[in-house]
Amino acid sequence: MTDFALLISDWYRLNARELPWRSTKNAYFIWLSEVILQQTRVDQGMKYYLNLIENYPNLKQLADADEESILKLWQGLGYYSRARNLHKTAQQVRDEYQGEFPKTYSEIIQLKGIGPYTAAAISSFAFDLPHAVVDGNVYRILSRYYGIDEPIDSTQGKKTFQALADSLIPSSDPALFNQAIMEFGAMQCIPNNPNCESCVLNQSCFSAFNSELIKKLPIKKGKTKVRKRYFHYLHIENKHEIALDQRTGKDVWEKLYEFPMIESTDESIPLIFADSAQLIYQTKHILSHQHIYAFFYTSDKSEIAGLDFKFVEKSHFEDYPIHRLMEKYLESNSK
DNA sequence: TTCCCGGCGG
DNA sequence: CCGCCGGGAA
Repeated sequence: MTDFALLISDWYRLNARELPWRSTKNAYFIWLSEVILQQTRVDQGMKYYLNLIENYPNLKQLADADEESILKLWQGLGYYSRARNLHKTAQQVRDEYQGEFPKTYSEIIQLKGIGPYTAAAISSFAFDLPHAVVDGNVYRILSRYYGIDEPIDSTQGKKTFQALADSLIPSSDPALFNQAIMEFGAMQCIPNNPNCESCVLNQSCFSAFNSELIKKLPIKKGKTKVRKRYFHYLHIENKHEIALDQRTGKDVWEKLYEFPMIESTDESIPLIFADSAQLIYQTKHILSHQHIYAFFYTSDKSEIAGLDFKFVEKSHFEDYPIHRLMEKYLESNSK
């Protein structure tokens, strides 16, 4: 057994909360609790669990219930497909497994509403099978303890963490290890500001006391929610001068120079230069976190109400730092 | 008030 | 890879 497994199991023996579904080997109760605890915290799920087992003390009674009655007991918990799948699975176990919860991982994971996490949890907690659970807690602990920087929301990353967890889980009392690692994540190696001083893993943990690292792990690619923005640029120049403006504020291209610009919420030409400007170039400029729809207009006006800019000598234009979007426009314009 | 989080199914 | 949902953090 690894040091990691030893330390975390010892920690669990001393620090485990007493929860009703932890003191049973009844697969029905364990399944019910695990489905409730998907996307749900213990303190929120507890009363639903107690209420459900009181109303449906065994799997057959759940299977025989109306879907609507189950949904009523589920009310307020969210993710109602869990309740509907619960009912379907209860009926399936009643009809195809003679009411006896299946005892192998491969059978369990085929049931509705049961994915890799829940199948591993039931397999180990009810049947002592060595399938490692990998939930948000496990990603967090393993990435920090071993210093793993693979994104947990990629297919490859999920494989890496599952394989690592499966390699760590001991064949003797795998249930204890699974309980321990999740409890440890919930109580000790918490998402923000975990207390490394009081941690039993702090001598061997890759990230211990390194708050910068702890903040970064586990790494997520994230759903790059791209913001759409619409920039309308005015190209104004005379014989010797050209209009420029310096970007300010906490935004892209801070302090770089560009043509005077209006940002709008859509692609229609801003009213204040609609009458005098002529669209000559447009492009979509893609950054990691935003898509900028850029429109370049020419104008012979030397001032526009509401636009702030200065004229610079064309001979010095090259001295001003500009961003890639400006370059793209200038390249297109010189052709 | 908005942002972030999370197992599973489609 | 996104939508399901509600709670808690920011």
